[in-house]
Amino acid sequence: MTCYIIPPMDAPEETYPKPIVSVDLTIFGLTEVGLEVLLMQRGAEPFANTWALPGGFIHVGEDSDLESAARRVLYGKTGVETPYLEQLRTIGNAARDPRGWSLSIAYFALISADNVRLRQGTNATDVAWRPVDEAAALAFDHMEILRSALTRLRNKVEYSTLPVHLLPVRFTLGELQSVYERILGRRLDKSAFRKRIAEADFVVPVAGEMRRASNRPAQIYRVRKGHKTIFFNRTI
Amino acid sequence: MTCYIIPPMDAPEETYPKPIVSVDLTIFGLTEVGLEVLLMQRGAEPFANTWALPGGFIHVGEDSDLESAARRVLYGKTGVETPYLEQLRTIGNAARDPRGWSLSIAYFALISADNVRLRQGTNATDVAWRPVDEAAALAFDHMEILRSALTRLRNKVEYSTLPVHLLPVRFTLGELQSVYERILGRRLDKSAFRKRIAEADFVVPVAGEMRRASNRPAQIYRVRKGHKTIFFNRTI
DNA sequence: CCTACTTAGTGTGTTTTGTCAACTAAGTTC
DNA sequence: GAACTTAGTTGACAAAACACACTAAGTAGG
Repeated sequence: MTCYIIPPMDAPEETYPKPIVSVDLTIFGLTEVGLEVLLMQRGAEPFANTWALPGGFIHVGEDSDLESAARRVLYGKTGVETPYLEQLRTIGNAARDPRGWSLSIAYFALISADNVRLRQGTNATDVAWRPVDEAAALAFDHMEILRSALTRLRNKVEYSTLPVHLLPVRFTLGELQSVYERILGRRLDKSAFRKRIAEADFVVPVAGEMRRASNRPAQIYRVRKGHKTIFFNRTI
Repeated sequence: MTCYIIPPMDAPEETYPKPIVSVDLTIFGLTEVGLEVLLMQRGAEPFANTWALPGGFIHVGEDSDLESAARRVLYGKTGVETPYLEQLRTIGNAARDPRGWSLSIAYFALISADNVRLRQGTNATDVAWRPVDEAAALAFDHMEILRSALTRLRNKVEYSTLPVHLLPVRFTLGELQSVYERILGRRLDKSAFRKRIAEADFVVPVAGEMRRASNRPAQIYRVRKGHKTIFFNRTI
């Protein structure tokens, strides 16, 4: 067991113990059901057997920075490599963890759900997708974090190209519009939608590739290389 | 000196030392010079005598949560009570502090500069306003934090009522427009500006009170009670 | 007291943008 | 080959943004 001593510095500061620090992730995916979040059943106290957001401690000496700690937690516990990861907020207070003053740096991730193979090579007791609106009674203050993440996601979806990260690498404009509609919970005008997407100029048609169904085939698109999330100046 | 032992939990997790955790503030104010940021000269190593953002450690057992730690740092080091405080981002890596793996939760604050009395009852070596564009060579990675704060501020100013927090409680619409213009660095159309402000409906005229000068007097306004920052759906 | 000047505050015509719905296109199914 | 479905485009009308000019109400200076 490690005994860690805070180095002396400003006279009165060195006498305070350090808070517990963890990194927690809200991982969103879009399945047939709709928008879902990846949850884990905790194996240890506190909150043993309760569902929680995937999370872990920082490995001082191994993790070079916060984001790589988040990526390690994500990969180590779910086998998922995430194409989109963004810092959400940091929550810290004396009450959120029965073990004492605790700090959680919350991240939110978007993944293409069909890249995920749950319960393969993970050390989690149980890992599962849950519809965002059905998650309840999570460990710690993870419900509050989840609500923050949902708010942030819905806000950004209104104004940005963020939702492409929920799709596979190849998709049609109809599928892209459907992603926006399912997250926002309302229908969008096809003509206006396509105008916005064209102006943002972040997707390119894949020459010759079409999605075939029992109707007119649709052009397949992919995200332009080096794409950074673009923000519209109007709602989508 | 305190020796703090991490409580046992998940088997492999307990062996890692905790990172250093601090709270740092970027405090903006608007003076005759323009947009300025409050800096302190550090009294102790590392980076003794170097200018830095005001900051400090969390007082586990005294601070109830992160935001109150931020308010304590702000008040204790500058004597300023801030009307607007917002969490910016959390930076953590092995290189930013020579003492080891360190974490900084950065906040950004807006204050009405005329409420500030610098160097009165503070324990800081030196405290001063510095123009945001002239700050350079700050301690740690505080320049990066300052740049993040500036980006966030300018983005929000484009789309929100945030700048009122930089003004005294009573102000004219001309003064409010001037705040927007000075932060954004461009002129705004008076007619369009007033339409946006009127639609947002967050300021109310103070009956009978006018700002007198060598021209037509201007109506004085104040912020509507209980105002939360309003976001426009177009640029200001 | 009259004119010039300055900033407050409003109005207006043009241009741009959003909205809605219809239309053509190109496949499948029966 | 007719009916159906979704893809993709077009255009008319309404609404909002923009630029700029106008009126209002004070002070300053002769």
